This record gives sequence, structure tokens and C-alpha cells, in this order.
Amino acid sequence: MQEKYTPADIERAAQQHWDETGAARAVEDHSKPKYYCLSMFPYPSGKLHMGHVRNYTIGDVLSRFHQMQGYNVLQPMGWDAFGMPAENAALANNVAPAGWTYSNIDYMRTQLKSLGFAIDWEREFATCTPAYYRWEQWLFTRLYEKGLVYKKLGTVNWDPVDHTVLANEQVIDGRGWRSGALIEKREIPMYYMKITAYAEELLAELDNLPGWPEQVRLMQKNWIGKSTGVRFAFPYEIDGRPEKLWVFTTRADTIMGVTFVAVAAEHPLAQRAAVNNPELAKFIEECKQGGVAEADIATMEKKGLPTGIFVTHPLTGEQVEVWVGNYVLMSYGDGAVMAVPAHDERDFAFALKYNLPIKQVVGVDGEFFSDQQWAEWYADKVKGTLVNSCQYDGLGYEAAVDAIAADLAAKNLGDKKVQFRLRDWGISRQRYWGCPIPIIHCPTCGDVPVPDDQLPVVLPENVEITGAGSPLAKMPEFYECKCPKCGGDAKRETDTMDTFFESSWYFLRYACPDNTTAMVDERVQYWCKGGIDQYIGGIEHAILHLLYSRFFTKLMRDVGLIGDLGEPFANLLTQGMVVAPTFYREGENGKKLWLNPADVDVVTDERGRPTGATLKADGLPVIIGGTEKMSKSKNNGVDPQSLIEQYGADTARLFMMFAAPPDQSLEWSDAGVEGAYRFLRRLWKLTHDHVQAGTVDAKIDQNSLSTAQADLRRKLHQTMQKVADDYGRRKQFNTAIAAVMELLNAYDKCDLADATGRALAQETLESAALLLFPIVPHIGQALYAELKPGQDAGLSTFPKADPEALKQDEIELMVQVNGKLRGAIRVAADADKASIEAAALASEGALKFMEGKPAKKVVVVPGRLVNIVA
RNA sequence: GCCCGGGUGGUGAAAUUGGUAGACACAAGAGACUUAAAAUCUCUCGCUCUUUGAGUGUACGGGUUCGAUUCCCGUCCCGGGCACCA
Repeated sequence: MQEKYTPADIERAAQQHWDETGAARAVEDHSKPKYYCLSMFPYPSGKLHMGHVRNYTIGDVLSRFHQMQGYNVLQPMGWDAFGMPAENAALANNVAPAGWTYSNIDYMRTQLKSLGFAIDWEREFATCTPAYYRWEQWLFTRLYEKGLVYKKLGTVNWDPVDHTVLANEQVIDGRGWRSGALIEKREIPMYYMKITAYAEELLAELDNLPGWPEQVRLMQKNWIGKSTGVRFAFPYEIDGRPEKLWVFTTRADTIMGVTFVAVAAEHPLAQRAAVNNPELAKFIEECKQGGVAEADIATMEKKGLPTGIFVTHPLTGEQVEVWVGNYVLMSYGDGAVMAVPAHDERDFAFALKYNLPIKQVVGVDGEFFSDQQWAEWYADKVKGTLVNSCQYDGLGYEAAVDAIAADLAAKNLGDKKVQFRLRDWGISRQRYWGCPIPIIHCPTCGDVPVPDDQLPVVLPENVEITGAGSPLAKMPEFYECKCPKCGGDAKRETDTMDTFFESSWYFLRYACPDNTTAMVDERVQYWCKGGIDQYIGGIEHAILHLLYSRFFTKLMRDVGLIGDLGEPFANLLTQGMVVAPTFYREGENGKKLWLNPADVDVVTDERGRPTGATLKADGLPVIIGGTEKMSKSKNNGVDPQSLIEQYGADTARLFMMFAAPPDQSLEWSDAGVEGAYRFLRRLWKLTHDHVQAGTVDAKIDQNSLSTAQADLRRKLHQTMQKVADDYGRRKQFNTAIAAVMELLNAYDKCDLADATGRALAQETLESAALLLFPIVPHIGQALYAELKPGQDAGLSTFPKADPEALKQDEIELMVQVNGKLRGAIRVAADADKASIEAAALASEGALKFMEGKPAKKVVVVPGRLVNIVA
């Protein structure tokens, strides 16, 4: 065995061995339980970032651990290859999106391979190939025929200078990122997926996901947002015709406190009122300004204008004025809300601002209502009862809602209704680098789905990207076509699909990536039945991607493609973000130029707090931004390549797993990498020193161990238990590593010179190699082969604790007096409560701090401590 | 603004079911070895004080408990998501 740890050689040899033996190949085998371990596939942005290393190392640890536990493991990898960055790169560097994407994939595949992940590369695919996206076009046409895809108007960000639709990310402070123009909302026809038809099921199934983090289930639940309320109408007359203005509320109990109604700027009533009201028309025009992102709408100043139109209160018959409010969303519910300033905080602020009446209709005993100052209890559903509400006075929330809903129903003006916050999923994108929507627009037949025999609609790869509008819309050779129904001249749809479409079913395709005649086949049943065993990915995907994937699994079931697999992901591990500081300089036009942390030196004061930063290249100051998720747009990603090259894959993997538990966010810093490398070197040396003296049989007679040796052996077997629990149940790899470090610290201190000691040393080192193998497989493979020549660590069984070695005669208990630690006692492991109490009361610490007072109470916590209350 | 997390030494963190706060590391300091450097090894390391001991300490303010980093109420700060970044 060579004396020096040389990661480059070891890693090359191990990877070659795994390649040659097909160690990561996954084949359906019904004799073993399957374990499908999936990590969220990467967008091929150019090179791996730390988040990828973290994500895929977690997946690899779990895959390799389960392999050693006897499972038939599948760990696939692919590329989420459509998306905006390819078009941005095309613009910036004048390269074709396809070529850019494929060369990124080639580079990133090399990087992934150098990290030694046990990935079955024969299942790899990229979503931008027709072989993949043809199936989503095919599915799209099926769903279109079933009415689960439909067309309606949607609101987008419009850049009036570049004449193009912008993504929310491309709108910065209400302006287009390239043109700097003020962005407007614009309504265009789009295709929608009817996810709301599955709202009830998507909500209910959350309760059947015990393997998901509670926080993710809660976020999805709130996102779907089921609420029971009352939908009712305010009757009115306009242009001589009777009409109804519909609203939805979860607070029907406060209906007697309505003092105005607010509608969205796009609401027909607002449009009608603006016809002969120039001021209102101007306000509605103003409301179009700004982007469509909800965060912007929710944080902007609430503004409104009266329409001069009055509607009739359905219960009191009073006239109530209609206002246009910039905070009312047309896309949510009916685009109109009743306003009860007394019991809704936003309405209260709005009423104060515009001097609108505030009418209290809920009271709480002992509380005083002021129409000048908002108080939390005004909106409380539980504490209050109705006042100033005629026949409803004295009723509580539920009784009031019931009575009011019944009265509205009797007047045919409303009823109870279940409403969801979830909206249908708009999938049309006015962009090039995506899957073409397979629809043909015919002047006579209307929208016609592309027939199966004309699929796939192939995305042309030789295009010119200008940043103004979609290139496909400028390519007659793409959009000119014949109607499949009537054969007449027609126009192909030039919008592409949201890239979430690709990522909503890729996990099923890994089961059968080679199938050229069907989207999925029966192999999906083997790998995915009951759900993918472990899914790992960033917490930032907690809602959209995961919800869409759940939705697709149900859609595909209902189209008859996959039977009933259940939920797609049985167990979910949401990895915390790898975050890094951001740095920037401001350009001439105020645009921020983001600088990579690797190119910046941070200046700190004597306490280590950052006081400023300079660019390495020119030594001049840069501005420190916030600490944010590593991203291309903020240029704060750190390339792991230099880390791998300098220290090797095992050090990179070990350090990533040791730095923080997987679900916690990890702030990137170089410090600590050295420590991980040092540990591996030490592990290598300990094994080397032992092997030099000759390997021995690890069989041990428990009775021939010295006390110190028995303690070490107990620690070894405790460590086996702890590490298996950390990998399997807790998924906390940092503590598993710490446990092995502790074990080796103890090993170092123990005298193992005699024959029994040599056997114990052998057992300890063999176990350490296997315990760490899932995290650092290359060195694990090499050390195990030295300790047991001819043996393959990856094919070995994970170490299992021997109950004999775990036995302990005496244990230590802490002694507290009045909850403060005052000493410790040693007692027999099976000592009874009375003798423990006696020993504690007689202990030095207890005697000193009880100062002769009698014990009022003694609490014994078995195996832990004794607390004496004096 | 709304929804979901998080906050523990100089730093990353541990404490798994309410029971020894700071395991395991990083950084720093001191020492050993060495011609020297690197590497390695040993020791110190939350804060304060009257230092063989004691007080205090898990963002902040309250509460429940024999006992709270852990549970409850309120506040502040940081991160993620908010439907066209992926």
C-alpha cells in the first residue's frame, strides 16, 4: 500500500473500475426491493455550481447506502435543457441556443463523472431533443381533445420598446431589463392547463405524503388555498338592462358593513364606466403600468377611483358605490370584491385614504372600536359577535355566515361556494427555445391539434435571436402549413411551452428512455409504483415544480398511460439553498453589473466583519449586495471545478456533506475544505500504518478485550448504529461524519498492540471504510481493497452493530440541584430508581448545594440525570 | 404585502421524544519535532468575575415546567416562494 494519499490516482482507478463493472447500471429485478433515487435534473447553464454538487452528493450517498442495504438502486441523470438562459447566451455571444446547450451538457457531464456519482448514464436524455419533446406534444393533443388544455386571454409583461414579452425576472423596478422601458400589462391569447380541475385531489393527497417535509405540504396547501365562502351579487341597472356584480367573500358575516365595492381595472364595469369618464379612463390606463408579478402588485401603493356607478346591497337595498382598485386582480375570482373597511385591514386603510365610510358590524366585549386606528381584533373571526346588523345581531361567525347565505340564496342572489386560490396554468411562451405547441390555426376549422403522424413539430435549430419577439414568428418556413382537417392554408402556432412542462414528467421517462414508440411503458410500473423512493432538490421548487409534477402524474393516469402509481414522489428531501454574497457595480445607465465572488476580495475589520470589497482585477471598490441563492443572473455561483482539481472529488463531497445538514441553507466559504482533506489523509495514514504491519482476521472474542479496547469496540458498534440511522432515517450526513471522526479519535488513543488489539484495529478500519463509502466512495473503495484484498466495498453489506459489543455495565448520570448541574454519579446500568436517588443525594455536589435542606422532590430521568428540588 | 423556513462561540455547526448547551470541525494562540519551512503531534479556546471556585449564556421581551436551544404568546432581523428564472 502506498504511503501517500493521492486522490487523483485513486479516483481515476475507482471510476474506471465502476465503469468496467457497470456498477451503476440499473436493471429491473423483481427479486429485490427497488430504490429509485432521483435528484432534480440540472439546467445546463454552463458549468456545475455548488448547489449541484450538494444535491447530487446527497443523492449519491442515499443511493450507495441503499445499494449496500440490498436494494436494487436506480439513480438516473438528464438535462432540463430548454429555457431562457440559452436565448440570453445567444444574444450575448452570438451562438445558437442549441449548440450552446449541447456543449454545456458535454462539459457538465464530464464534471459530474469526475465526482464519481453512481449514475446509470445509459438512461441519460436532454429534454430539448425531439425524441423527448415529441411525447409532450403528443400528450398535449390528447389533453386538448379532453378539454384539459384550453385557450383564453392571459396577462403578460409587454416591453413597448423591444416589442416583446418579458419574463417576470426580466422586469426590474417596472422596467425592461434591456430597453429600460416602462413595462405594461398586455392581454394575449394563451393555452392553459386545467390544473384547477384537480385542485381537490391535489389538496387531499397531501395528507398521504408522510415522507414529505411538513413545511412543503403546508406551502402547497396554502398555495392551492381552498376556502369556503359565499359568492353573491350586487344587482344594478345599466343602459336600461338589469345586471349583477358578482363577488366572493370568506367573511359574509360582515356583509352588513359593506360601504363600497372594488373592481379590477380590466373589469367590464370599469371599462363601461370609463367610456364617458376621461379621468377614470386615465386611471385604468395607469393601472396597466408595471409588471404582472404578484409581489409587485401586492406591495405597490393601493389606489382607487370611484366609477360613479352604484349597485344595490343585496340585503339592505342600500346604494353602494363601485370603485376601481389597482389592488383587485381580474384573474382571481370574479375580479371584484366587497369592501368592509371596519373588518378588513386593507379596506380600512383604503377607506381612511379616500374618506369612505367605516361601519362596525362585529364587536368584542370589552374592546372599543375606533374608526381612526386599526386594531387586530377587528378582523378576528373567533372572538366577535355581530352588531349593527339588524336580524343578525348577536350571531357568531359561523351562524352569521349560514343565515346570510340562506337569505341570499332565497333572493337568488348568492350561495355558499368553495373557492381555490390555485389558478389554471398558462403554458404559452412567446419564446424560441422551448417545445413548440402542436396546434395549427385554420381560418375555417379554427384551432386544430397536429395529428400524431405529423409529430413531432420539430423546433428549427438554425435561427437568429434578436431579443425582439419570437424568431419562430418570423420564419414562414416554420409557420406556413396546411390544415390537417380541410387541407387549406393555415398557420402553425409559434408559441412554445413553459419549460415546467418538460420537468413535470421526466422522472417517468427515466424508466424507459429508449422507447421510440410510446411516451412510457410497463417499466414505469417497476420503478415508480408507490412513488419514487427518494426525490432530492432545492427548497425553491417546493411549490411550482412539485405541484406540476403531481398534477401530471394524475393527468397521465387519467389519459390511461401509467395506471395508478399514486403520488409521484414518496419521499422528498428539500435541500437548502447554497447561498453566496453578491457583488456589483453600477453601469452608466444605472444597470447593475454583477461580479463573481471568486473575483472579489472582501475587506474585514479586526472582528471579522466585512467593511468593503474590491475587485481582484483592478483593486477598486465594488458594492456588496445581499446574500442570495447562487444564480446565473446574480453571477454569485462558485465553480466547484478548482476544488475538485486541487483536492479531489472525495474532499469536495465530504466537505459539502459536513458543512451543514442537507435541508439547511449553506453559506459558501472556502474555509473548512482543508479540514476535510486533512481528515481523509489521516484516514489513509491510519489504514496504511495498520496494513504495513499486516492485515489480520477481524474476528474478535469479546472476553479477551481490555477495558479500553471494549470501550473502543462499543464506540465502534454505536457508530455503526448511529451512521446507519443518520443515512437511512435522519438524512443528516454531517453528524454521521462527526461520529466517524470521533471513532477515529478514540481509535488513535487506544492501545491496540496485542493480538486482540490488532483484530480490533482491523475491524475498526474495515468498518470506517464502509461507513464512509457512501460519502467518499473512491477512498473507501481503495482502503477496503487494501484491508481485504480482492473485496469490493461497493458490493459489501453495510456494517451492522453486534449487540454483544454494545453491552455496558455502568453508566454515568448527571446530578442537578434545582435544575443546575452540580455533579455526576456512576451507577450500575440496571440500577433501580431508589438506589439512583440515594446515590444522587449522597453525591458531593448535592450535599454542597442543598446546604442541609431536605429534598422536596427528586426527579429521575432514566439514563440521563437526577434533579433534586431543594 | 401574503405563504413557508431560519436566528446557538471568532466561523460552520451538535444537542434525534422537554433532561449534561457548544459534540465534530474551521480559524486563532501556545508548545513539540525540524538547520528551516511544510506536514504532523500536544495543549488552550462562549462571556464575566473576587478564577482549586462561581455567576451568566442559544436574536429580543414575556409565559408554562422540577427542568426550555426545544413548547406557547409577542417583537426584530435574515433567507426561500409568490404562478414567465430554473
